[in-house]
Amino acid sequence: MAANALDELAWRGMVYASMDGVSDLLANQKVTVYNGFDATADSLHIGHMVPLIALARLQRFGHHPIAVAGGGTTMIGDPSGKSAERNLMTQDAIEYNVECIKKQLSHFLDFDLKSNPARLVNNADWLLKLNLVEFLRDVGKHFTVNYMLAKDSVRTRLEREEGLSFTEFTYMLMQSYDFLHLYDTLGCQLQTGGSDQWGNITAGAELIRRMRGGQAYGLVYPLITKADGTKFGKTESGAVWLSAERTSPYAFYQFWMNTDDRDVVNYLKVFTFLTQERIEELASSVVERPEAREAQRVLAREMTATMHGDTALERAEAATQVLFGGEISGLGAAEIAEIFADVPSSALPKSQFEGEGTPLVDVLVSSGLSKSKGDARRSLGEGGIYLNNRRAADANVTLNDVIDGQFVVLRKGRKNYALIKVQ
RNA sequence: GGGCGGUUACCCAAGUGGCCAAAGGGGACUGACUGUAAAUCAGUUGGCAGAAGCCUUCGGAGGUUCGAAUCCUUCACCGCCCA
Repeated sequence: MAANALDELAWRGMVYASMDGVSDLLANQKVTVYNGFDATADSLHIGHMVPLIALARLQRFGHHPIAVAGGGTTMIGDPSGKSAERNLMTQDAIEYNVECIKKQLSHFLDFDLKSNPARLVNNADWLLKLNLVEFLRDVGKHFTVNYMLAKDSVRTRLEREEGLSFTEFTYMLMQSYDFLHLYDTLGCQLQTGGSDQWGNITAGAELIRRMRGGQAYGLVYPLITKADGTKFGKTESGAVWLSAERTSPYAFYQFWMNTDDRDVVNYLKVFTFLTQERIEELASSVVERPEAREAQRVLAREMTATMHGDTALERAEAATQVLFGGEISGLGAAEIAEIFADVPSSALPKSQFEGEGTPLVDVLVSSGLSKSKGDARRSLGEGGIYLNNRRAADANVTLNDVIDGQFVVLRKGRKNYALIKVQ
């Protein structure tokens, strides 16, 4: 670990911009620092992990982290980085989301630490009480419209046809007020966020200076980029979530496992707590033995264990072994059920497999792997269909193919699986 | 309100009476190669049957014709120009 927190974040490539004085601040005192998390969904996704892990790093350096759940600001919608007006959410939905997010934060932040425990606050607690006239007089007074219009987040939206609503325009004031409130009540001096938050953060620091004559600071993280130019955190099936209900531990593990060689070292720096020496070791393994995928495996292990625990990690790894070419024949029904838990499944009555059995083509269609019988025949002709992980020809599926009288495992191509439950 | 142009498969886009289940590109899928990578090469990409063949599809509805994505009528939507 580097001598001070900013150096640590810097070598990990996590400092996109910081206000003058942040370095001294973090080096010389234990700072109270906050980062906001919006509450638009009942789970955080991988995109939220950069600020979250950065907050956890700061905690390890003895600083006091605060996670602010945006129960209040989510009702408004941040225009930063958004191309269109956000749908407004009901208060109940947001409250439920805040509850769920709280649990996820605790995987990274230590809320029970004696010296500098993490805290979670909900900005709905103070924002919803605000009185409009007071707010305009006390906070609005300190901002000129000119200043607000000059911010990137506002300007880019103004250049678009749709414009932005007054509600969204005021988002910056709400976030500034959050910072002021935390400065007043918890002595918070530093706010962090993604690089798109720079405008909102500096506005808050400005408000603190004007209203309290105090010094507050901002630090923003870079956007995570991918070497192939696509957006980080998305797969074909959508965003990668932290909750096991939305993204299974196996899928989560696989997401990290599939990291591009060109990105993996960067991710190790940003997302894991591994030491510089260890990361350099892994970096050279990427160069020397890329086929071993050691860096990807370590990354996937670290992330999955932190988020979902050791048991979930073991299961994900066991499933990985089988799902990537492993032999199925030795496995029993219980193991199959567990390994293929994430795989789309469908049920067929046992009678279908008795005697003559059912043509494989029909089973493929009912499993959803093929969209029509013609499609299924085509795939079979291409040699792309595997029955219980062995390349199959067009034939009937009989009881001999049913594992333990319960399951048939179908695969199309390298990794499209379907599980048939025989009942 | 007037004039013109457009609407084709997942997307873009050719096709102006039969040789059209419909060119080409993208995407996607499969195979070979491989490292669960990238690149490359090959194949597939409406349904039923899989030998021939049959059925459904070119914005919707109706019509002309032996025969329509293609011609006519009408409706809907989109774009551009004029009021």
